[in-house]
Amino acid sequence: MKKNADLSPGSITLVDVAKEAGVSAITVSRTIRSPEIVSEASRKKVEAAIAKLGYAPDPAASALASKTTSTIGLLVPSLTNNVFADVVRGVYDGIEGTRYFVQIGNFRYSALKEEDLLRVFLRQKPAGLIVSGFDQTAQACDLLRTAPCPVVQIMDFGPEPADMAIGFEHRDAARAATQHLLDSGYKKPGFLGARMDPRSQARLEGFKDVCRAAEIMDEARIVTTRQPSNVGMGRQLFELLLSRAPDTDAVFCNNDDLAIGVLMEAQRRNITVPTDFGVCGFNDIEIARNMVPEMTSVSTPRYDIGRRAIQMILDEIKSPGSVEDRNCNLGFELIERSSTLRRS
Amino acid sequence: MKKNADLSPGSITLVDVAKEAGVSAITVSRTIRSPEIVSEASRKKVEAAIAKLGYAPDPAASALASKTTSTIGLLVPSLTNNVFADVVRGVYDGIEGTRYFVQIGNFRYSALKEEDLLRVFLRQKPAGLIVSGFDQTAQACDLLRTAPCPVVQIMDFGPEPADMAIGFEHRDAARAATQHLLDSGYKKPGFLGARMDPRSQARLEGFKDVCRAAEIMDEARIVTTRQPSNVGMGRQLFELLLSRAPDTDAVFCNNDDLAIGVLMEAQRRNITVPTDFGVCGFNDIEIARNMVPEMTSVSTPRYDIGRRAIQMILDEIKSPGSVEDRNCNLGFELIERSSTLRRS
DNA sequence: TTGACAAATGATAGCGCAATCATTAATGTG
DNA sequence: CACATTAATGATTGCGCTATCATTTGTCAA
Repeated sequence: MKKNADLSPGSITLVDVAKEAGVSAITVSRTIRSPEIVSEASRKKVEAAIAKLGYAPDPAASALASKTTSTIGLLVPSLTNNVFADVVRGVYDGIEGTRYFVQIGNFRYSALKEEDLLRVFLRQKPAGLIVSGFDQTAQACDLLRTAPCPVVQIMDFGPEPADMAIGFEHRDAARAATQHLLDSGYKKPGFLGARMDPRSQARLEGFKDVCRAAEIMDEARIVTTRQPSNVGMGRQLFELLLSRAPDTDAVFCNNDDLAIGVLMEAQRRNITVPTDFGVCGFNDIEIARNMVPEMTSVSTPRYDIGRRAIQMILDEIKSPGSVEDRNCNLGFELIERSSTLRRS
Repeated sequence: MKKNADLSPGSITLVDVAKEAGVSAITVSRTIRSPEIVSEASRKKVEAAIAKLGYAPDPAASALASKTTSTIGLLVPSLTNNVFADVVRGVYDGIEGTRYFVQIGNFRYSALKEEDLLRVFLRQKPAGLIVSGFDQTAQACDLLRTAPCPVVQIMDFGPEPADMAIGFEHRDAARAATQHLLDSGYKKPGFLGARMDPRSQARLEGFKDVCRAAEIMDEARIVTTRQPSNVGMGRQLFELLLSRAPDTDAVFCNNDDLAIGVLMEAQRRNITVPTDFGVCGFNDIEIARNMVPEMTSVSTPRYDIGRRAIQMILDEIKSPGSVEDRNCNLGFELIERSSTLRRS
């Protein structure tokens, strides 16, 4: 059973500090928010009083009076996903040492839920907002466009961000990966995809682009599911691919989880990678480069996206309109490793 | 550049709704917070007015007036870690559909940072608090004990929670895993550990317990690091173990990341698992059961811990003192798979 | 019908802070 | 030295909501 802690430190207010320091309440408020406009003498007195009383401002009162909070909202489609875990890490590293907080909303790949969450977040008067991609509902787009705070759309790259955006071209990345399979001597590449959110769809299109250009496009080699991505799913999809198109000689996976599954299933079936079969993943998660054989993958700037998204918001809060590059393409990098090294 | 959205939906207040509905402001407030004490007629009128105006309460004003928020704080030592990702997922599933939010604080395995974050969270007047383990600083412990909201300590199991706790016995779990290695016919088991937070330490103790009892305790077979855990680190630690104690014939890893690294490095060195060498992981993450060979691991109730921690808090908010089992041991399960199947 | 009681509703005040405008002190200029 | 200008500080008010207490209305037994 809990005790009631009515005498907790929260009961000290600005006025108490002001009395202790012998100044007015508003001077205390200013000392905290913008010390540079308070005289050295007042500031010292106030700081001493704050330290002595252990004062800490009440964020609710501050929010009510100023119509803004220190919360930065972050809307992600998944928390399980390794990809968004890295973004989240970048975001948290980015706000480290600032007076801001991150509040994460998980919309589970549902645009409707995203719209709901957006409303919930907006009524909290956030200092900034980070959302995933460009595929919001029309209403959600309006909300983003008219939001009274900086907004960053992350992970994707499109023509017209609501406010700011940072990400990379998924379709291009998939093209590079697929082209690499062909360049490595594989003739009949397949595609495995799970979840198939808009960014996954873009990757599939990139794969198709290259296959069509090389005139080797075959729908039977494309195996996708709307279910979540994981290693077990990679094994299943690979089995399905082999049963549908047994002569497939390589595969580009929507992400590394699936690719690891393929690697494992190949090992179980004594299919030799890369000699008999090439495997390319996507995202280049840590485990991929420590597989045996080491896995070829497309390295994506997930951490940087999170980190820089926060920086854009902080800059924009400091002086609105100051961010120059409001639609930022961070690119990707194809990391060639042994799992596609047929020509060695 | 952003437009100023001064006419955003946020500008509608309780008073506006009250006028529209022809009742007083406080009746509107009650209709939202506890509809059961408002007459059917009033409620209908108010609900209609809310719908018509698109009203949404201002959480800051509510927090200021009521001295409590709808925020539940969650303090975790890491966001990268698979383990806490599952906890977070459970927590988010647990608050789904309630009026509460989760705010995550990442204290990066630093007890001091945890204490800071605790203070920051407490001044927001959270509705509840979830913290990791029992290893807070003395001051942080006091804060938890006197917090004016339900508190749950998760992931560990100890004698005296500050308020409530849910977790499992790490030392017992490590004992079970180590005993399993011996029972499987391995004679010289080693231990690999990364990060070595308090719960990792407890697991090491469990390992030592069993080795001492079997009179095979050898410090040379214990290889640990304070660096973060990942697959690459598993490979490195395994190399170190083999160079220090080449006759080691099995290993219990602090967690699955390391164990996967061992599996990979063993494959590279043509060490056959499980015949030549046994590998047991910890946590039983999804990828572990899809490795080749499938990995023996200790399944831990991470998702359930998160989910039930939230439930405990919600129950406790509803009626303080109502939660019966305030110190809950969810146990663990040793999942025996091929990676330790020497005696087949 | 009357009084007693519960259910429903309202009036008032205040939560702790920051925006606004007013005031005072400090500094510079001719 | 008078005056203008800037820097520093303060008094007042209100943000939107809920707690508290007071009041009204409805219900029932005597």
